[in-house]
Amino acid sequence: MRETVSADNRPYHHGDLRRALIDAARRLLERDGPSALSLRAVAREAGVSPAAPYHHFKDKGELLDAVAHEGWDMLNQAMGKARAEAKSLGDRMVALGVAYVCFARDNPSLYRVMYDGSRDKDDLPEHARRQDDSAYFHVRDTLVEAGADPNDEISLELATSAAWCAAHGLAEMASFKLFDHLKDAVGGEEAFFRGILSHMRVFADQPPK
Amino acid sequence: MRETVSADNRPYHHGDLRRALIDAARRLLERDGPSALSLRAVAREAGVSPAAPYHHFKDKGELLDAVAHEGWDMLNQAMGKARAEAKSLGDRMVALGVAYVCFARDNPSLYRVMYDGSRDKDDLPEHARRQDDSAYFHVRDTLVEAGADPNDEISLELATSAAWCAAHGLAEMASFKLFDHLKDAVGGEEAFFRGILSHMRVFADQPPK
DNA sequence: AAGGCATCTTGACAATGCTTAGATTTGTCC
DNA sequence: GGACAAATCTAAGCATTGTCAAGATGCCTT
Repeated sequence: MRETVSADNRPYHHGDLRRALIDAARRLLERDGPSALSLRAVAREAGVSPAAPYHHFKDKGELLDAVAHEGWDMLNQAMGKARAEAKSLGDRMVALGVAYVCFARDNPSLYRVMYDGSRDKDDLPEHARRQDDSAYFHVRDTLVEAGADPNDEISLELATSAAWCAAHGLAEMASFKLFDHLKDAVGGEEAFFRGILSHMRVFADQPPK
Repeated sequence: MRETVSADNRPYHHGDLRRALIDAARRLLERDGPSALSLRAVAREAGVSPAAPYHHFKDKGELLDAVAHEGWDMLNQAMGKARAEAKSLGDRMVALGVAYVCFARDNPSLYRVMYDGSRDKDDLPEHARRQDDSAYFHVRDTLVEAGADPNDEISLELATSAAWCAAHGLAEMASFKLFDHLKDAVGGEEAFFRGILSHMRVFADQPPK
């Protein structure tokens, strides 16, 4: 019978094991953290044999890449939302930075997988910076809106990169206890994020240069 | 016979296996990267049985901690040197930042171990921020030298933390190919580091606020 | 000299990533 | 409609890993 699923051409045995494996991996990630994420555990969680994933992913790294891919999509979306909802034009950059750091705080395991250095990635994934609605371009375009010269490509990329570095650094540091008393002193975690980011010229109201 | 450290066979017990294991680990790290650093490989490199390390370290994590400890010492030292050798007082903060990023660039595997999140570390290690000659205090004291109010503890810690976040973020990003053309455009890698750091108010000539 | 103790080895266990061979289902072509 | 090829899954196995329990080995103190 060529019953199958309407538009999808993927429902052979299991239905859609590839999808199920990614979901299982993300479930395990949230529940037990990155160190507990073994390929066999994912297969177990999805209810298939330990070798089944190899028909959908070349190796464990490719599964992780697929999971990371969805993480980048979520980040792009969160950044787009923050940009759209920012009160004032001058607040947009900070709103983007806070959104970035909050995403990392709310999805710590996923964030780790996205930047996992154990897989050989000599660059950020394409969809983090190429597409028009990518996080990178949200930052870049917002800098232009804030007054940066769109023709000075180098300066613009430098500023965008600086913002990205600052946000990433803060995202990785924010979980350390070292900062707990600072968070309290400035009135909460988000205020702390803003306090740190405000030390970066790119996140100030005035455009760089 | 207490001599017998001759060329071929292993000595009586072993002179200082703990030391030898740390050295072997660092050798493997530099040669094959962090993913190749297994406890058994370290034992093999040191010429002992796979279970020998357990008489000197509780588990693999404790070996890694010892390796990271030496990494932090090296970082502290590099920061101290950069601070001492900085041409002008206004250049000190940037010199510290560049020294930090260069350390990460020159010891990428070691740097990863120092920040490795797989081990349960809810904070930076003590010696990275407590001792008077720690990297953290080098940054803090330099900010005061540059004019920051030493009595406003909160602002001072915020600024120090901001500098640390920025440097760490840049250190982790700098290896991505994404930045290669920027490095070329601004005239080399160190110039790129300075270019990124100059977007952070804490690294500017004037003290924050 | 003798026992005590730290150190190191042997052997083992469970878990992991991955491969090969075989089984089962599905789609396609005549 | 039926045979054949391809896709999907399982079973079994290999090499490697972290860790532990027992036993061997050499050093030190008494």
